[in-house]
Amino acid sequence: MAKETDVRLTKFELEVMAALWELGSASVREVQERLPERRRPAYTTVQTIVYRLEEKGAVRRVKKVGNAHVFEPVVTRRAAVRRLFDELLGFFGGSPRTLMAQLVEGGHLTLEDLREAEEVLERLESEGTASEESRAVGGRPKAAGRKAAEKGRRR
Amino acid sequence: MAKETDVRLTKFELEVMAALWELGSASVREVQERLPERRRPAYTTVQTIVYRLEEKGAVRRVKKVGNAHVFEPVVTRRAAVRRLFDELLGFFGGSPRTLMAQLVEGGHLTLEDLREAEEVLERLESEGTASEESRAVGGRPKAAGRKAAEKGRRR
DNA sequence: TTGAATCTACTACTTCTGTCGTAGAGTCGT
DNA sequence: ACGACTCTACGACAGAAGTAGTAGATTCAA
Repeated sequence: MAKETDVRLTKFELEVMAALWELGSASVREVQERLPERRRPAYTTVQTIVYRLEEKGAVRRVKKVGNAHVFEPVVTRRAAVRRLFDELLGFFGGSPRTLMAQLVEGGHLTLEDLREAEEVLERLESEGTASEESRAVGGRPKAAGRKAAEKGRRR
Repeated sequence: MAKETDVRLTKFELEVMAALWELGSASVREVQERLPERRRPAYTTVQTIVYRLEEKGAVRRVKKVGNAHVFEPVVTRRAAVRRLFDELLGFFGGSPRTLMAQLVEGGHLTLEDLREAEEVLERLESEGTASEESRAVGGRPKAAGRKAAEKGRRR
């Protein structure tokens, strides 16, 4: 069975997922209402996206409230970010450094951002914090092992 | 006129751009040959993408060699990264930190990556290098508007 | 000069995405 | 029990993206 991390999300799907991540679980309507009212699609549009996400295995129905289904994310936010990041990395010879350099030079990151990230990292390494994501995404033990992981997998 | 950074590139278009960025300028065939042979599209497929990129203003024809057009990127790699990154950021309340934290926890970044990024940043800040990526690509020494950037140190 | 090789310029799908409408089932207050 | 609502389940469709074939123009080596 396909790993959840293989799921490819489009921009809009990501937005819907973002709503789900924030809410934990929600009905179609709740998701719709959490979308920026600026460009808020029709109820059925959101519904369609949620359905498609379900087909992709990114979300699943957990229960029913009234006559409405309640969905919850299967793919974690972190897994999604990882994927996006890996794709981004693809354009930089797979080197996080090159990318980081670009980000830094582009003024996206401040020294403080980096320092904070470092702290997180150190905390993680020393505590060996068990990622709460493991259950949802087939737990990868630890950081370290960063290898290409290039698989055919066409959509 | 639309800024180059407004151009939205798809995954494949980005791959083609990547080839262009590496090569500086190239013909359709050269681009095609630079693509990973695993999944290398037909010549005309690449051609189509290049044409579309031209329409989007991401590349332009610079000359002809033989009977082939030679294209060069108009949108810089950095501008493209910035755009992608900004979009990524969109799902994290616009906070680079949250994203960084996710990346770090996801095992994408090592302490060394961060340290290196920090160095780059420090070097930038001390030198006051306002590396504006405006100069797209061309050979023309277009009068650089060198407005001393006051980046960094938000907060 | 000529034929092979290579390009360009179009054209033509097929999928994927974003968007939404409608019919009918389910729910709830009164 | 009934009407007003709310959802679901489908279906549809336009536009973007991905992929590639073809006809005719160019170029080049012999």
